[in-house]
Amino acid sequence: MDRHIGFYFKKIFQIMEKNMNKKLEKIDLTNSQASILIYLYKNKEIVNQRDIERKFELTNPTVNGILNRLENKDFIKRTVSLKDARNKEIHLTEKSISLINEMRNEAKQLEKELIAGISKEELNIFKEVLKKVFNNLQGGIK
Amino acid sequence: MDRHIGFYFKKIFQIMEKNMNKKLEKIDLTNSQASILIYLYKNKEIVNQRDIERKFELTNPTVNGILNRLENKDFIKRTVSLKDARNKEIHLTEKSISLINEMRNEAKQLEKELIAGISKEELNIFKEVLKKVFNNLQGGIK
DNA sequence: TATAATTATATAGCGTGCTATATAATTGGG
DNA sequence: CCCAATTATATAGCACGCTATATAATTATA
Repeated sequence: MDRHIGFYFKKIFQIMEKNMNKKLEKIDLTNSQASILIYLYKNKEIVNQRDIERKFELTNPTVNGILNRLENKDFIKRTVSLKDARNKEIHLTEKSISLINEMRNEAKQLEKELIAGISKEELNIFKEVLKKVFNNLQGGIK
Repeated sequence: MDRHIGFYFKKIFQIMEKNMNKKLEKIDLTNSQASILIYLYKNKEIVNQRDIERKFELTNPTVNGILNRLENKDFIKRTVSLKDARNKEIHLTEKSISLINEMRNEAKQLEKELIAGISKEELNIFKEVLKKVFNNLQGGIK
C-alpha cells in the first residue's frame, strides 16, 4: 500500500462509475440517471425533485440537470402538482419501466465484482470501517 | 448499513473532495491541482505531462485542463523540451513552492480526520480490502 | 530516404458535481 | 390582508472527469 487512502477512494469511485456507465451505455443511460430511475420505480409515493435531492444528497442544480437529460430522452415526465404548484412530480415513462430490470441487474453485477474474493469476516470489518469513515466526514460538515 | 457499498464510495469520495477543496480555497487551489503540485515538488526528475497522466492514471485532456488552470494562475510554467520537442516540461513557480507546505499539511490533516477512531487492526484489514476492491476493478479493465 | 506508425500535446464537446443567484408559489406574522 | 420568509425549481458558470479527434514531432520500416 504505497498510496494514501484518499487516492484509493477516488480511483475506486471513478473506475466503478466508468464501468457502470459502460454497462448502461447500450440503453442510453448513465449511472446517475439509472440510480434515479430505479429509485422512482421502487417508490410507491409520488416523488418530486426535492425528494431526489434528499435521497441522493445532491444539490438542486445537479438533480435538475440529470432530470433534464432524462426528460429529453423520454425516460421521465414532469408534471406540476395540483396540490402545490411549486412541486413538479416526476413520473417514469413506459420506455424506462421496460428497462428497469436491466438496470438493476447491471448494478447487482457490479456490486458482486467489487467484492469478489473477499471473505465474510473481511467484508464485515470493511463495511464497519466504511461507515465510520463516512461518519467522520459527515460529522465534519453537519 | 442500509446502502450499497458503491453509494458509500461515491459519497466518501465526494465529501473528501469537497472538504479538501474548502481547505485549499484560501490559496486559490483545488485538490486535483494541489496533488499535481506536490508531485512536481517531490519529483527530482524533469516531469512532462505524460508523466503526470501515468502517475495519477488520468487521461491527457484531464491533465491538460488542470495544467492550463495552474499555468493561468502562475503556479507552473511549461517549456518545450530541447531533447524532444513533443515534450513540455512542467516547472513549479516560486509562488507554488512557497505554498507546498500548506498543501501537504492540509492533505495530512484530512487523512487523519478520515481514519479517526479506527483501530490499527481494523485499519489494516480495511486497507487490504480496499486494495482488493481496487484490483478487482482494475482487473476488469486491463 | 520517404512514408507509416507512434508519441505527446491540444481542442471540442459532454455528464456530473458544485456555488451563487433568480423566479414563482406558498406560508406566516403583523 | 399584505408583506416577508420560506420552499421548490431553474439558470449561469465553473472544475474535473471522460471520449473522439487533430496536430506536430519522432521513430521505425519499406
